[in-house]
Parts: sequence; C-alpha cells; structure tokens
Amino acid sequence: MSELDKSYNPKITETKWLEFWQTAKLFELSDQQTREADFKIALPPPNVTGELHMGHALNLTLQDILIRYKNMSGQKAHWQVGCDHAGIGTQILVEKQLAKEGLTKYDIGRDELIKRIWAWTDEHKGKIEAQMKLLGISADFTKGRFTLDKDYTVAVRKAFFELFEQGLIYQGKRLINWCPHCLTSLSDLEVVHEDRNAKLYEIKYILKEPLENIQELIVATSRPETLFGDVAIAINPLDEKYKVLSTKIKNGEEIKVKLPLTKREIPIILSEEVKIDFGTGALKITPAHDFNDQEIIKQQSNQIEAINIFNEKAELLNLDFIPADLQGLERFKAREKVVALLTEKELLMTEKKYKQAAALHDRCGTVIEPFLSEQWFVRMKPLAELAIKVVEEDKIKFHPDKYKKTYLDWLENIQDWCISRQLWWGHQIPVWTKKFKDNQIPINSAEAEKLHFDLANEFRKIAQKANYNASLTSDKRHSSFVVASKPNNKFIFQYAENGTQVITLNSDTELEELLKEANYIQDKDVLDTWFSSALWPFATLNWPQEAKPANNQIAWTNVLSTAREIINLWVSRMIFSSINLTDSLPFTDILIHPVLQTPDGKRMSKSKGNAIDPIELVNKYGADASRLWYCSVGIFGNQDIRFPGQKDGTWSSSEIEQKRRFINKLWNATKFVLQTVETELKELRENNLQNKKTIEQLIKELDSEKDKNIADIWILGEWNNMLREINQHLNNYEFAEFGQKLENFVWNDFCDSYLEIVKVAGLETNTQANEVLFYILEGVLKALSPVIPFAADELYTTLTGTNNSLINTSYPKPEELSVESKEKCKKAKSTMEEAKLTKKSMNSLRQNILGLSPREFLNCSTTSTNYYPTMYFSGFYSTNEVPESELGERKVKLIINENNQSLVQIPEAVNLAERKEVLEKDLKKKLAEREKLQVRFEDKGFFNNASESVKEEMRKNLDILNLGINELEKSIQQISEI
RNA sequence: GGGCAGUUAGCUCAGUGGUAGAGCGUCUCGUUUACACCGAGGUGGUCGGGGGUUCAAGUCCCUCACUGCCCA
Repeated sequence: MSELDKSYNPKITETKWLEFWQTAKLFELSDQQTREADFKIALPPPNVTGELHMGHALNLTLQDILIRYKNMSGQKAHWQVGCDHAGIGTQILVEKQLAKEGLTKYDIGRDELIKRIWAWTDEHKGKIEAQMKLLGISADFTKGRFTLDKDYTVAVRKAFFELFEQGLIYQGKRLINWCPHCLTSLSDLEVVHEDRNAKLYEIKYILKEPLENIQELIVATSRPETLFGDVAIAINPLDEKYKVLSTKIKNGEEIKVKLPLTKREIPIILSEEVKIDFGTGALKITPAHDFNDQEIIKQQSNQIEAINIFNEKAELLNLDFIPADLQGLERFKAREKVVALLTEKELLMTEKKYKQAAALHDRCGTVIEPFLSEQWFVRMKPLAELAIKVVEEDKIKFHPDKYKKTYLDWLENIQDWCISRQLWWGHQIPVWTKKFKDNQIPINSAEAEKLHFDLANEFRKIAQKANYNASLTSDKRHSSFVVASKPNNKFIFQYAENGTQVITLNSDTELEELLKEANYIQDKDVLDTWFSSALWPFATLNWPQEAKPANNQIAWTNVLSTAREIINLWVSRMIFSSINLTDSLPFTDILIHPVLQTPDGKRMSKSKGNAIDPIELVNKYGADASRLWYCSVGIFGNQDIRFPGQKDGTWSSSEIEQKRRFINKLWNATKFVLQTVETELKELRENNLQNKKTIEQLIKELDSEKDKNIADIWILGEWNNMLREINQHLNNYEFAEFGQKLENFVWNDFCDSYLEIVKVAGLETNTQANEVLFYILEGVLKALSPVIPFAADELYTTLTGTNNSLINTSYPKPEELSVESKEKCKKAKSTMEEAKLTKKSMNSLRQNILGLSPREFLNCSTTSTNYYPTMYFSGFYSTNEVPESELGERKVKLIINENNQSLVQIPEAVNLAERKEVLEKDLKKKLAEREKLQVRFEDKGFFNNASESVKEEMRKNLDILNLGINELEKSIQQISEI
C-alpha cells in the first residue's frame, strides 16, 4: 500500500498523473472510435499564436468535466481539439516582429512572409497544447487539427464552391470597413466602437445663387477633410428652418452650393433621414466614406455617383478638385489643414467638443475608413433563414436560453458578409481570373458572350489534354459554363463584369497547374478566418470525405461550449454552414459561459496588463483546485464573473485557495479511512473489485434497530440522494450546483458528521461501518474525478490498491431503493437531524451561554425517545449521560425539539452570576423573534390566505420558541435566587 | 441610440412569493493521532433608490440611478 503524504501537494500529484496518462495513452482513440463516438465536442480552436487565458481555462474545464463524465457513464466521448490560423491576428504579430528588424511585408514578399508565419506558427502551436495538458485536459491531442492543414483546405474549397454554385457568393464594389493600417477589408463584427472625444465643426457652404435671403448653408461635420468627396447637402423636408429651400426642391428646382476650398458645385437634396436637431440640420453627403450617407444617396430618385477621395492608406488622392498642397496628406493631417484653410477663408463657423463613437479595427485599434472596394460577399438572407429556423424550433438550444435572443436579433437584421481580406495569411480565394486583352474588351453583350465562350472553350481543351472529361454546359443562373470533369473536380466558368473570366473549383492542385498554364491568375485575397472556422465541427470530422455525421446522428457534435462574444461571429456561421453544406446540425446544445473580468470589474486584456494567466494559478494552487473553481463558476447565473483575487506580485485568490483546502481535506479523509479500515482493507478492496454491492444491498444488510447503524444508513441514503442530484445537474449543464453539492457532501456530511461518528463508533470493531466507509469514499472519488482528475486518481489508486485511472471506471449512479430501504433512510435521517441539532445546541450552550471551552465535557440527561444513546455519541457531543437525579440543582434545560429536552448540569467552575447577562441577551433575542412571528401569525390576512403547511410550520416554530423562552426565564430566575 | 445582464454581510457570490444564505475576512475559544490547509462558537444585511401588486416581495410589475457586456 502506498502511503499518503501528510498533506496534499498538487505539484507532486499532478506531475505523476500527467506522465501516467500520457504514457498509458489513456485519452487516445482509434479513428473508428473517434468517428463513431456517442458524445462529441469540438473545442473552439484557440488562435495558434495565442496563449491560454482565463476564459479558455474556464471553457476547457467545463468541457473536460462533460467529456470525463460521459466517458465514465458508458459513452465513448471524442473531444476534437486544434488551433485556428487566425488570419489577421497572426499576420499582425509577425509583421510586428518584422518591424523590429526594420522590414515590412513588402520588403520580403508574400512567399517569404508566409514562410515566416508558418515558422512562427510551428513554434507556438505546441504552447497552448502544453498549457492545456497542465490543466488536465483529457483530449486526444494526436487528433488535433489546424484550420490551414491540408485536409481542412479541401473542406474550405468545397464550401466556397458549393456556396458559389448556389449563387450565394458574389463579387461586388461596395462600401466596406477598411483598415488603413492593415490595408484590408473587415466584416462588421471585426469593428469595435469606442466613445471618443471629437470635434464638431460647422462649415459654411455658399449658395451658387442666393435665394431670397438665404446666402449659405451651415453644415455640421466631424470630418471636414472628407468635404472633397461631398456629392450633395441633405436637409430634412420637414425642417421648418429650410422650408423655402425644400419647397423649391420639391418643385423640381435644382439648387446648388459651392463646395468650400474647391470649384465643384453640389446640389441640395431632401432626405427624411437627416436629423433636424443634430448640428444645423444640414448634412454633407459623402457616400464613398460614410455608410449613412451611402444609404441616403441610395434612396434618392436621381442616382448620384459617389466620389472616392482616399487611397488605401487613407491619404488624399491626386484629384484636380483637391488643392495641390492637400494631395497625399493622411486623413488626420488633412483634417488639420482643411480646418486651417477654412478658418483662413472664414468658412469655419464654430468648433465644438463632441463625444463620438469611433469605429476601430478590433485587432490594431486603427480608426476604420469606410472605403469603396471590390470584394467577395456571401448573400446572407437565405442562410440566415436556415439558422433562424433551427433555433426557433429548439433543434439547437442555447444554455442559458437568454442568448437565443442575441443570436436571433443579429440574424434577423443580417447584412451580406464580406469574406475577402487583403491579407497574405489564410485560405487564398479559390478563384482564378484571366483579363481580356486590351483589344478584346467587349462592346456589347453578344460580343461578351462570344469572348466568354471562347475562353471557356480554350480552357476545356487544356483540361482535356490533361485527361479531364471536360465539356461545356451553360448555366443561365450564373451566366456561366460548368465544365464537368474528374469526380470531385467540378469547376465553373463565369463571365465577370470587370472584364475578367472567373473560375472556381473545389479541391485540386493539378488543376491549379493547368490554370497557370492557361495564364489564369488566382485572386490575391484570402478568406475571412471565420469562413474557415465556420466549418470547424464537420471539417474536423472529415467532411467532405464523410458527407454526414456517423451512425445517422442528426448532428456532427453534441455540445458547443463558448463565450458569448462570438455567438454571431462564429456560432451562427457554423450553424448555417453546417445545415447548408451537410444538411446536418453542427451541434445540438450551445453552452455560453460567463466572461471572467478582473477583480475590479474590467475586461481582461493582455495589452492593459490586467489579464490573469491561468497557468500561474495552476502553479500556485494546482490544476485540480483551479478546475474546481471554474466548475463553481459554471454557465448559469451572472453573465460576467469578477475574478475574486488580487495582484500580490502574482495573482492570489482566497476562493481558489479554499478549493485547494477542500482537496487537502479529502486527502486527509482518505488517510483516515485507510487507517480505520486497515485490518479489513484487503478484503474490502477485493469485494470492491469483484462483487461490489449496491446501495440497496448495503442498506438491507444494516440493522436499523441497532443504534450504531443509524449513521451508516443515513450516509448511504444521503449519498444516493446526492447522486441523483449531481447526475441530473451534469446532464443539465449545471456545473456550479454539481460541484457545490459534492463539496458540501464531502465536507459536511462525510467528514464533519459521518467520520466523527465513525471515530466514536470505532471504539468497538464495526465491520459494516468500515464497509460503508470504504464504499462512500470510493464513490466520492469517482464522482469528483471529472472535476479533480489528478487528486481523484491519486487517492483512488491508493485506496483501492489498484493502478487504474478513474477514467476507466464507471460514474456512480443513483439507485431506485426499495420501500423498506427508503423508510430506513427516512428514519435514520430524522434521527441524524436531531443528533446534529443536539450537537449544535450543546456546543452553543457550552461556549456561548456557559462560557466554557469547546473541550469541556458536560453531564446531561435527555427526555428524547428518538435519541441516539448518549454514551454512543459522547465523543460526538462531548457529553456524559447521567441519570437526572444525579444532575443536582445547578442545571439548565436545552430545548432541541418538541420531543427532545435535555437537562445539562452546570459545572462548578461556571460563575452563574457572571453568565446572567448572556442569558438575558439571549432571552431578548428570542423574545424579539417571537414578537415578529406572532405579529405575522396573528395577521388576519395571513391566517385566511396562507397555506396550511406554512401555518403549521410557523406554529411549530412558535411552540419551540415559547418552550425555550420559558426555560430561559426559569434559568434567569434561578440564577437571581442563588 | 437599441439590447442583455448585474446591484444581497467588509469581499466574492447563491437565493423563482412564506422567519435573509455560503465561502472568504474578522472576533473568541480549542492542538482530541485524518486534516491548525483543522474544529467549535460569535460578529456582521431596513437585499441600489423610489413607487406599485399581494395577507406576505430579495423574489412579480413600473420607474430612476450606477456598473459591465453585446449590437449599431
């Protein structure tokens, strides 16, 4: 038998078991087992260059608890792990590194940059995995996937092709979010808003021809530098201030103003979108650099062309209507200059401070510039409908369900998704184009069609030479030709308006060679990272090679556990992608865990330096203690959780410290059990392995007439009840409740009550008690093992003398007890409740009323008929049972309940006169309590309306209170007489 | 600007109509061979403010304030 150390040392235990699990390859599954697992979770793939943060640790723990629980509950569980290439995030990091060497990506070129990023990726890939292992994650890391690995690329190509073929992908010149620093487009979800101090300028636009008394319009704007891109001034037709103007415009008159600082003239237009109260009520319209302005222009009957005035770095272009000394200036510098020029020309009226919600790139913090540019988009409406339907019909459920709203709100107001990014790191868009030669530009549609046909035909010939079964089929929907070919190698020819030919294909490198040969060039852009992440649950399970989930399951995985900030960014996209592409669900249950904040309620952020490293906590308190704390956070309750701790050099937390102490308690309880059952240990271990009894059997074998068995029956009954609850909690994802119940059972019921009784009972040999002792502890270790796998394995193997990790055992389940056993448990429970209450009252009397030390034995006598023999429990209560006649005059009556009134002798050492004050204080408290109860009880309304059980309960309490008060009064009277 | 949460003991949080709870902290006492990383007993709250519904509100409704997050 291996000896347990004096106290629990997480480091030693964790090091030992990490190595054991790894060497035994305990978490590894065969490909078949993976495919056919009954329970699957796809881990949200962390960014490849990232590090584990608190949110990851929380999320990982919750998932690991489920995986281990399911594994122990007779289900094979597969947990798909892996990393995301995190396009922009990773590229920015490597570019920063380059900058330190004084280089930019353009200096080294695309291929070299990608090479560098791969090197960086390989270097960092193992880091998160190592951190995850330290947390005790029971996943098969040999099955880890990466969103840029070869098979994954096949899935991405396939997805793109399918969406394209369905007509859901299109290319178009649109106003998009543009980052002038990263030089890429961004989706709405990558833009964050932050309130900033800005200025509102009022600028004078002079009318071309004065109208009645109107000489000019004053326009309010926070972006004066964009005025060169103005195409109109808009006023609200309902605005009384501009009634004269709007009437004329309504009558079809065109009224123009002169654009300041330049010679262009622009019209005044009407739009109800203009806020009358904001600024001056006149709005400059810059459709190429403002989303609202673009909307206003779209609604006009006369289409006005947008004018782009910036290059991709947001520098003013060399346009003839932009003053020469402003050309090439960056937007914020241009603003200063424009303001200066306007002031000089007396066109600037006022300059006011103003709070503005600035749109920033979430990765680099640069202010977004709305920018007109050619991009690829996914048509979202039909996809959103799919995603809405499954959640509305509860085929996919959110836990907690309030997040359903967040999800539906976004999908119901969906905009098309810009999926192209002007980056180098990622899945390059699988579209190849060939430009028309200059002398080929088609002048009409017939010519265009012919050119298109010629080019497709030309490619058909090349493909045929390479043994492709290639023929042209026209597809009206795409104004394209489908070139059929080798299996899984369909590709589409499409005529594109910008005078290029477009080809998409699903997955083939051979074809890429052919395309190159035919002078086609692949689109330089890459796909939004989320486009590939959206395929995660099924791409990692070998879609498209596997068209559907294994074993006719309706979903690829069962549970998705993640943070709420990516409900729209990721969760929704997985849902519509999975349904659309595979006709199956990606998962059926979504767990949204709370966001962990800093102790002062702020968002944790690495750049602010207030992020807490979960590995630091593992080093300090152990992985098990950390996990137990994450478990206590769970997913219900508050949506934000403050980390309860403080920075003291590193981070410390009394909450996690408490969890460590709990494990230490369990450690010592195991030591105690081993010591207590020592003589029978061998037999107990054998029985446990070979003919393990049920709870029912154990209770049946215990004679409830024997007082000393009562505690055994009680603990078995409590255990069975608790098992029912914790199994239910886990099935409902109620992690916090699960952990809490187990902790309370171990500490309060098992250690504080049961073990204390066993100690006293152990004065005589008690084989049955030892059996129960072993049984309960063995079960407790199993029940706890999903949360504290390291300590549980250590203690379990020591207790049972086996060398087997708990992952290979089965999770304890509640039993349906027979009527007799239930009755036995009920009786035992009522006796135990009375016993515990007696103990509490006795202790309180001893210390609080009599002012004695907790160790002082008291002589007492009881009237209880349903009472644990005092002798048997003398250690438990620290009392000696003596006949009432021997108690003498100095005694006090202790009211436990209506049947239990114990007389306690007051030791000679107690100076009663000195205790009078305490007794009176106690009396006062009881009188106040009674007063409160009585007032409520005697209220007519209460009496007529309250339920019988409530009234009964209150009556009982009042009776006991009255008894206690009587006794106290008597005692005080006696003392006064002495 | 819209939405979602939260506001309960000094701190972190439970508490879905019936006498306000836990852990930590704090105070007092205690080293009994599982554990002082422990045990026992105290202290501490008009449940953010204001209104309403109800015999009864921390809990349901309205409103205000502050905090955090999400979406524009």
